Amino acid sequence: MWEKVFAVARRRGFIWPAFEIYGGMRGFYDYGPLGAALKRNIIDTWRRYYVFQEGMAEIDSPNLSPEDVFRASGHLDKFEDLVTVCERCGSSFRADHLVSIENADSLSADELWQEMKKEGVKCPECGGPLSKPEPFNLMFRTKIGPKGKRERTGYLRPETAQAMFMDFPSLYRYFREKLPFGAVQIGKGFRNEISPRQGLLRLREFNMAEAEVFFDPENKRWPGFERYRDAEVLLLPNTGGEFRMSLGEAVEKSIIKNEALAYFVGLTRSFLLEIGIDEKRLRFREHLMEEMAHYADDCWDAEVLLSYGWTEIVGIADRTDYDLRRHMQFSGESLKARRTFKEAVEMEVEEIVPDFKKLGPLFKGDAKRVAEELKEMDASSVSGDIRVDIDGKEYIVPEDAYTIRKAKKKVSGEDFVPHVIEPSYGIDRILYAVLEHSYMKDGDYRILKLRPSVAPVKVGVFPLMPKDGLDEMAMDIHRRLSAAGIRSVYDDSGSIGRRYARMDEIGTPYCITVDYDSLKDGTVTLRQRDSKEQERVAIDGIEGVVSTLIKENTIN
RNA sequence: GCGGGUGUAGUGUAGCUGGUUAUCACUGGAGCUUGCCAAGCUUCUAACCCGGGUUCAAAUCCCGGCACCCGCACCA
Repeated sequence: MWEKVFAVARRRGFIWPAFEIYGGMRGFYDYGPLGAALKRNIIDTWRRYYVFQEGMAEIDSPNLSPEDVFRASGHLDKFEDLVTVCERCGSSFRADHLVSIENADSLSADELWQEMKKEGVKCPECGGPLSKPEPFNLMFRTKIGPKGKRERTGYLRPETAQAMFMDFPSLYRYFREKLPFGAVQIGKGFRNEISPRQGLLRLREFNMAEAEVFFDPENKRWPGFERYRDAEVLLLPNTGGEFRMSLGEAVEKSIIKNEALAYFVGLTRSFLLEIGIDEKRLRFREHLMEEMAHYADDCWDAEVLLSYGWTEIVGIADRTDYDLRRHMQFSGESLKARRTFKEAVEMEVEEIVPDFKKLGPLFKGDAKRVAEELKEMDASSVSGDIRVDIDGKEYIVPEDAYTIRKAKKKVSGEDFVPHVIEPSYGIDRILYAVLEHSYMKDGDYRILKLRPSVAPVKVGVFPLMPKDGLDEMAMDIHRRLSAAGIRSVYDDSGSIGRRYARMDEIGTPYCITVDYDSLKDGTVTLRQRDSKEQERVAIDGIEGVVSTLIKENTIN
């Protein structure tokens, strides 16, 4: 099936292997003219949901990021492992998991290799010999700036999400300090996959659309949940079982943990149906605990049934406050929001008051940061000498270097780190799924039943015969449609049937044919791809007729 | 990365026990024709994945690389 869909997609200009004249490169594809148009239409539809309907803010940030970002995000640790491969059975393992000493993950490749040899580590699968561990990083590394002092290590981003986290303070101000709000980004991600496969499903450079929705963790109810409360979806929770039920019911029965997650399941379903995913081949599956990403607390994937089997195309993850906290920790900046109490409350507060006369001589230049850490701590939980950790360094603050002060204070609110729900869409996979779900074959006749809103070409215009003025008339209609912003194609080659077939194969929903009656009465036939039915419509105002048809077939 | 399979015009293929100008069909272009669903006729364009070896001679045999497919491993 993949080969058949790919053959059509390639022949007609949807997808081409990239760098083909140099032999190609695994994991890289070009979108041809129709593919690029289809991709743009899918993205425009996505934008209609997230930016227009939900009012989220779209940003656009660099693909290349300095190393610090991924140290904070966890991708460096998570993505860079020392891997050893069994030379007999081909199994690969994280080398630091095979040796018996503690903190083996901090060893260098050479040290680890020495340790492996010392312990005589063999392949846990088959007992075969293992190779020297080599670092494997799923991120593309490069250098930013000229060689020398100013040179910095950079990486191509493996996801677009980090920008929304780093821009949180500006976004928070942009939304005039009110939660919840969302920020989105549509762009490229890069992962140096060991073994990219299956065409568009595992790329090394891929398109993604991600939304980061920031909200107050004390309130996971979702305003506007009504919109999708009654939507029926097939759910596979990680506690087992398969349920077809409404999202309202799923939340009531705690199959989906909160309204916010359920809302984006509903929105995702609606978006996918609109671009032409087959509802019967769509389900939502909750991640098992062990497959959860390092940042995620809960995750529901939209999966579609392809010829490869069930395939993830969207992930809706509860990233909690993981990312914002990490960036706070690594950057030292505050990424908090403020929750205002309904009424200001008078509170008895306990504060740690550092004594700089003592701290100064003890910690010298670090004293200020130690003091700041102390102020952050909960005064009621400390006593005696206090241990403070800053960036892995340990400071012991003696009992006499601080006092605890009790005071009454009017408190009108408090700062907190927002939680994040992240709907993340793999555009390339979605595009392929749309192609496969739209692909119909009747004998040798192939039709791509693309929905009008995403079809690269909306209408084909033909003269029944390329003569007697029919061709000029058809060309004129084509020009008028194009001028009205409707993507139209003129074709007068071959028989009329062949031209319909060409349009069917690239998913064009409508065809207009100028015939001899058109010369007399100013009407043309309008043919619908899926029903093959024709009706006569007036040439005058044809732009409106076509654009109305496209709109009527759009859900949102 | 490991194991297995495959690689011939845009697509699908024949040739592959080495030997003329590499077969056929579809698609595509041009022309004729054609009064609504890949009609017909004429004609044209267009390929041996790349590199090396064996040989008088390689699409064909051998080696290496690359790409694709399947399985394993990997997969925020």
